[in-house]
Amino acid sequence: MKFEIISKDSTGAARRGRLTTRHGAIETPVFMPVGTQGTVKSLTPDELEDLGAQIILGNTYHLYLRPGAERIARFGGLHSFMHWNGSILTDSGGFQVFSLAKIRKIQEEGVIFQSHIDGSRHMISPEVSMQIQMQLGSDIAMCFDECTSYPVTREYAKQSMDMTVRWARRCKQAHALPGQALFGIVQGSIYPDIRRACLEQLRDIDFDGYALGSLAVGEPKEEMLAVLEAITGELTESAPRYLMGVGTPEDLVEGVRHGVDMFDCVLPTRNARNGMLFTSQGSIQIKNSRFADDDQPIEIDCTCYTCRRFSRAYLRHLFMSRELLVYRLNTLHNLHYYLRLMENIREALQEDCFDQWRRDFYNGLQK
RNA sequence: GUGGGUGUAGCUCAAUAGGUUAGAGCACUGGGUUGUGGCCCCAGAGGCUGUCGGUUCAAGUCCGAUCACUCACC
Repeated sequence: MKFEIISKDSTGAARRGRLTTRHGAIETPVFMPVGTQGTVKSLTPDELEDLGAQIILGNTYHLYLRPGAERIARFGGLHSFMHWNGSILTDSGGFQVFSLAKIRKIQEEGVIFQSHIDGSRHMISPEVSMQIQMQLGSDIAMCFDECTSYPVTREYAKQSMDMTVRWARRCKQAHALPGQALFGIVQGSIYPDIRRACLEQLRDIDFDGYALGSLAVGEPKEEMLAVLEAITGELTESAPRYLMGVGTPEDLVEGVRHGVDMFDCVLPTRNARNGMLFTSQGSIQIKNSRFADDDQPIEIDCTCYTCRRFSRAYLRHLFMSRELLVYRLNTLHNLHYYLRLMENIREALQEDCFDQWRRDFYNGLQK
């Protein structure tokens, strides 16, 4: 994996870069649509490609439980199994073990948990997570970490971060797939000094990229920004920076402003299925009755497949009727919005007018 | 025609022995959703308790009539 910085914003920390994996170049800052179970829900790989998706995220936890990593390996890995030729980043399973699994026991060795599907017992350790991610054959693997919830005490955050670092060391040790990058994950909740200490140790281990975990887990927005403020300056300049699980369009803009290169979030896809659609003027709920007779597209000037064809009234009808098509049409629009947003950001960075672009972005939202 | 049963929110049903402001689920309206269970969570609106009369301090509840639906039997 190679990462190069193409240009830097003269007014702040934002940067325009290019990440090259075995599956091609990724222009950054980039948003990675979430494709948990070997599919970005409701879309075909061709549609994803047409939307301009460069890299998607897959999940170790889900794919390990079903259909199983060995099976996917037999099919030549996740790319081949799901027929996606772009890049793939796999989450380590750390987050899901904490957010989805029913009973769990965290110990030095790893995490024992019960499957959310059938209740069966499993253990994921740093070594197991690496093994699965290597079998999936993703382009970027993530270290197995503990994602702390919010709030946690300083003591817990410190102790958890220490373990995450020990796990990171074991991940690095167990990782043995040529061409697959491995990212470390900075933990430490909202405590800047713990975050910094974590980053320092991760840097000693030496990873291909560094991620910020356990943000947007319920903390006030100012807390998240404070952590970004405190930590992004310390991140290795020459390595990609990944803000995990974030976020809203505003979060992406602020992340970029603080020098983040990569994002992933379920919002555009999950909210699409729940009827929330993003526009440059803010989000709308397509189920609102005021759209029942609205012949306009979701967003007037939007060039997505959905907006070029369908009215809000039709989309509302499909949504209220729970018709399958609406999941796809809404997802197409939301991802189009997110991916265009990042494209616009990259363009602004390239022309070194990000600061102005950002002001225009916020002005648009207030309309 | 005779006998029985049931009528409560848009729908399906609750409401101790007659006793505060008649409740719930679904549907509807609005809000939420941040390393994904097509979920889920929060809030709101919505009632001449079929109709008329009676008993009672007090009736969705008891009595009578009437209408509607429904079951059984001629």
